[in-house]
Amino acid sequence: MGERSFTEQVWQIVRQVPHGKVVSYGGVAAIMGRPRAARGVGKALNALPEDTDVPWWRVINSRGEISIRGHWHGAALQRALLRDEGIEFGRDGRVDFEDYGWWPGEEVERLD
DNA sequence: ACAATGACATAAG
DNA sequence: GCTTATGCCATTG
Repeated sequence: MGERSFTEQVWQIVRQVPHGKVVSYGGVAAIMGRPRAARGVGKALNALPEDTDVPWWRVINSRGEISIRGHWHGAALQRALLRDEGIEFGRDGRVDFEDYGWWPGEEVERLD
């Protein structure tokens, strides 16, 4: 039963995001060939079970911010997990995609 | 099939 | 840079 649902595809993409990197909801959508389905990505991550192996905390919004509303501890947890992976937040509390952004095929370190 | 609901994105003021 | 408005689209009842 290889579920090919949109939700399963989102989880599959997010599983590929390496430790210490982040991707935006819209980024995941674009990777799937649906550049306008960012909200669907958020929905898919919201549906994850607690014991998931999907690194959901590596997905943030296009402005580099934690995008969990409602339960503040959800956002606090996400910040903590990202910090534990070595990600530094700017003074405005945002993550810089230039430093931590991930895209498929860019797992190799740039040596500029 | 329809209406409501969001862990979004972008444009406009 | 911040706030509001509008568009989008998968999922759920």
